[in-house]
Amino acid sequence: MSGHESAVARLRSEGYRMTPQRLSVLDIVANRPGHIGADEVWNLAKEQHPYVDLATIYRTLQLLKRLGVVTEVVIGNKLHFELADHQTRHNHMVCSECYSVQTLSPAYLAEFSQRLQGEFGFTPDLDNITIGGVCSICHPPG
Amino acid sequence: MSGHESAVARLRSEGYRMTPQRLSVLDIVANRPGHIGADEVWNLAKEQHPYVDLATIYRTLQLLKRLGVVTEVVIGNKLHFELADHQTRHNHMVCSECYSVQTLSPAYLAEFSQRLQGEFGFTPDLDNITIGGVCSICHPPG
DNA sequence: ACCGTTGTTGCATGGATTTGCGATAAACAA
DNA sequence: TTGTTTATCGCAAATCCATGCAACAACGGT
Repeated sequence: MSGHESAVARLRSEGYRMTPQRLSVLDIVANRPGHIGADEVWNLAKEQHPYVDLATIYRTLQLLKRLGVVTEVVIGNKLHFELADHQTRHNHMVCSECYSVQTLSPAYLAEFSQRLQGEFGFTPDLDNITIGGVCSICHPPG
Repeated sequence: MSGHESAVARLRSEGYRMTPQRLSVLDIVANRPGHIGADEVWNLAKEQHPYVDLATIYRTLQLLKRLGVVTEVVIGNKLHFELADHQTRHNHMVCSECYSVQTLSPAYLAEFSQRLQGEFGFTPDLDNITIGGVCSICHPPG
């Protein structure tokens, strides 16, 4: 339904097996506009596979993250995930006081990333960087 | 002994109480060159205060982090801490494969930070940003 | 359609960190 | 010093996420 067919092919081509549990997680994340917590993925997944275990959800999300299919957003002490759409790539700025989330064009990090790559040979995992801080409402200037 | 006297004054002036447990944590982090894990802080703290609880260690470290006295480094799935010395400020690049840690001058993030501040009013918590990625050894070019 | 290989799952458990709560002890005034 | 206030602590329980293992099932070959 929602553009994750390529992700399925991706899994298969890398030697991973396509299980109903994985398909379900993929569907759920793909159909959710914005990010979603692991527990919420679990609740939705149980509607179709009542026996599915939370550990499977976590393992699947980590797998999809490693493959670049989903990206991770750190909100407070919880992890959220969203489909990695190369058309609408973005980073997240999370306020540590009100936990509001703003999105950010990856262009802001491009130069920084290239310098780390060029000067240190370090390849930052840009897609999964969450920038913590304080938003303008919680910490107004002056 | 090691320059954390100002931190003690800092706590007092903000209305926090100075307890032996907090002093101990402060001493331990201040005397450790480089970062140290919460569990290791606990083990060392127990030598002087056998009844100190791990929860107190965590609460103290989070408090010191909020006050800017220590900075946090995310290594794998564990948190490490180190004294925030304004003379030797630095960020950390952590390899997600071998967990090696490289330090980075905050100058690399300065321009980025200023843009977020200026364009979004978002004040990133630069001191506590850990940059995840893959180091040059684990992921050589070519 | 069946079989065998081996990646995956569910379950149970463990690790790291946080939180609620009653008891304790810093801080400060008298 | 003593008393009062209330931040902090120790303890226990909870939360979030990761992992070991035996049973299971996806997939390619027959």
